[in-house]
Amino acid sequence: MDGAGQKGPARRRAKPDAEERIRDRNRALIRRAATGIFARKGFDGTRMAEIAEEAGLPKANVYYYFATKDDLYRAVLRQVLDGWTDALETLRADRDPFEAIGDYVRAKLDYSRQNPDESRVFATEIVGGARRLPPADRQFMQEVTRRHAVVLEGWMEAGRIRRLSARHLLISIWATTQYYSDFSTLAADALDREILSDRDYHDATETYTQMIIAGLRPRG
Amino acid sequence: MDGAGQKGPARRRAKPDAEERIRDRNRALIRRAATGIFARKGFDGTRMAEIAEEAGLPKANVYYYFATKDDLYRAVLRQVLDGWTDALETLRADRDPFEAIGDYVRAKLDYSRQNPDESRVFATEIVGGARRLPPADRQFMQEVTRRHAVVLEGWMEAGRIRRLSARHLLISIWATTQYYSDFSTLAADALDREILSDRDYHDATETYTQMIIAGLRPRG
DNA sequence: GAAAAACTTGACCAAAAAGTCAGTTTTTGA
DNA sequence: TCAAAAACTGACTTTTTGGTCAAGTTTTTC
Repeated sequence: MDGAGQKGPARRRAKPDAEERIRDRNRALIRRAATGIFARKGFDGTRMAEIAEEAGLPKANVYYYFATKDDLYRAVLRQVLDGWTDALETLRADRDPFEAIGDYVRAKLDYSRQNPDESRVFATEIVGGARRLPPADRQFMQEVTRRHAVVLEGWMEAGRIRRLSARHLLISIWATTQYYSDFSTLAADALDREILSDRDYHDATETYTQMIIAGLRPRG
Repeated sequence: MDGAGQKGPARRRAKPDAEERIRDRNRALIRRAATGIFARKGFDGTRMAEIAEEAGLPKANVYYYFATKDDLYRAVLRQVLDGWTDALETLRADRDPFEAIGDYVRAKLDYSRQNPDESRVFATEIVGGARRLPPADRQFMQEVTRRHAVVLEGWMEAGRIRRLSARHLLISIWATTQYYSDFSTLAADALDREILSDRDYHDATETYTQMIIAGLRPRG
């Protein structure tokens, strides 16, 4: 799922497993280092030399694994999407809507919390107009949205939740859950904290799920 | 409210009005040009030469009005806060909670929509850790939050809206309203649009206010 | 065990971009 | 009308930084 378009210096032959670990290990190492720096400084604010240093490798070695800064950046973005995919399996038509939505909110909040840097790189990219996000990745997200909307609409049809725009509802959920990690500085300020605690995340989940669930009860 | 700490090359004498228009006009011109570019490219991605070109001035002239890129950037950030202040007067204790909250959501959504670039510069700054946002500006936001929280809590005390965390509720409102402008690319994708229309903003407002108002009705 | 592939790295380069400055023109106040 | 203040500007400098390269070392393959 990694370098779909990697032209990289060498094409590795198919090999069962244990081999060719070096490449994967180093690419991951570099990507992790890059994620933190991109998150704080943005694409243009990030220097390849700093990523190299953070990864403990010479800069030229970084270039051996990622042909350009852009390549590396896209690899980071891609990783975010892969991470999100997992967090999305809770919204299933066969579940109780309120339980499913509660779990969904929790899962998204958890994921964002566990991976704040990835989430931020992505956020900055979107705010800036998604100029560097590959079209395929955008389409992937659209597809995911569509699927979720269908599930929500199913519940509405069946009268199990209030009838309103499924897509706007999804947007509100994303917005709120992302906010706590992407804008944690602001959220912390709003809560009069230095930094958000477990407790704050818990309260966020409670407050929001309560509100959304009450707001979605049918017949109002 | 502009250059609180402007050391600028010249200190203008007090003069009733019409005079010294040049300075103000040019500073505003530059700031506007800068806002759009900062919004798309971020602080480090923005070149002073491009701002100058966009403003139709030579680069050296831009430096005549803003000593450094950082200065200019902070002026843009400050402008956002000033803009928000106005949009915040709807949440008043003496109003009907549901009307007031509905108006608040509408006002925020409107403001973000009318000034998407400013909003984005601010968002990127926060996501990156607010490293360049002057402490005074952060405190200003905290103060605003506190005041709003007090109003909401008053309504809860009085049993007029459901009792939950006022601050988390505010965060959810901000998050959702900001999303439509800051992340409009993603929102448009989610709604299967090229670009968000009046109609989409209207639907956003309706969906969200309906949900939040239903969610806040006392006794559930 | 040797050829080939994969990996590593210090030194280098060209372009970009923030910021400077000295000198010119315009505006202002009396 | 004129001197001083403000506004303007072309040309220059300095630093930073993405990216290259050629020469080496290690690992894999047969």
